[in-house]
Amino acid sequence: MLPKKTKYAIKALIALAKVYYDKKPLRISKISETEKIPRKFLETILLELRHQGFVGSKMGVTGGYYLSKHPEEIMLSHIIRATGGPIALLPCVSLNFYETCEECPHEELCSLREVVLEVREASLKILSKTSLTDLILKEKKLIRNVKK
Amino acid sequence: MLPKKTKYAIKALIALAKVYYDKKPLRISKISETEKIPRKFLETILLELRHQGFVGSKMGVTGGYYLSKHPEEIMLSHIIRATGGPIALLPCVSLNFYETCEECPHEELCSLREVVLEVREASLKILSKTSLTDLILKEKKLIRNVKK
DNA sequence: CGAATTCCTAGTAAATTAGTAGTATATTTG
DNA sequence: CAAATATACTACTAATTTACTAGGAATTCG
Repeated sequence: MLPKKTKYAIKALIALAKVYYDKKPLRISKISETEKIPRKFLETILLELRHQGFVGSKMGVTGGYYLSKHPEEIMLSHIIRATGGPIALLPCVSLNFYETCEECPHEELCSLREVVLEVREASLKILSKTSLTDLILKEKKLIRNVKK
Repeated sequence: MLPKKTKYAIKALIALAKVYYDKKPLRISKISETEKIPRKFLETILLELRHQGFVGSKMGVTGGYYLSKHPEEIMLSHIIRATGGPIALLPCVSLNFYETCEECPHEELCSLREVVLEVREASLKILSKTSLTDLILKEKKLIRNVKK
């Protein structure tokens, strides 16, 4: 399961992506309200996302956050990894959170590892091709289909 | 990530599957040693697997555990679910651990949910077609390839 | 009987996750 | 320049989950 932090990060970034062309920052409190994310928690999440280069910020009374990359460039896999959510089911097949499997005498001979590797590839294939832009377009499509 | 409990359960069941045709039970201590699983922890895991119908047991000095289904019938997805590891990345797309996503006004209109659903389908496709027998055959194949 | 095994409940300890507190610093506006 | 309103940052805390253990009861076989 993805941590809430990751889910919040994704939702916040989608909110920022929606106003990408406005060229003015969005306040934390605004995002917190519309996305129903605990205010203070969101603060730390956005700070971290800034340190990781996803967003920029402006201080002061007209301040807020904005995407520092084009929404097409920000992929779900990037956000998940940046906020601590490993994609793999086991550490022994994780690209970014790898750990040796102590109880395995020979990792390369572990059949479970092979299957879990397959699962990671399949998940990554989807997550690394889905951008913030894709998510916004998808949402529009979903809403259109309901109205019909 | 899958909990260690799940990984231990899978490894233990593979060990039992390997002696399926021996028609005599395998002791906890034996499994614990060969698979390097903490003895007492394994005890509770096997007990749970028995309650869930995966294995049977025999008490007493000649006792131990044995598979109560054919190893071809036991799929990775079954084991993962039985030992508490949800397959989905978010509760709102989990079949077995579903929870409403409170901050979503309309779950069906959530684009993130749609993508995460896709990921679940892709993962499940692999996990629900891989049996204990498959894992054992896979391992044999891996070992053969190394020897060549 | 006694040694070796599983059965079972109830814990505990460690790690992780989720969220908060509080002060410092920057920016705009009157 | 001061007040108001943002973010910046560090360091906590509280809740939950995970990983594992203790210890005695019940069972089986020689």
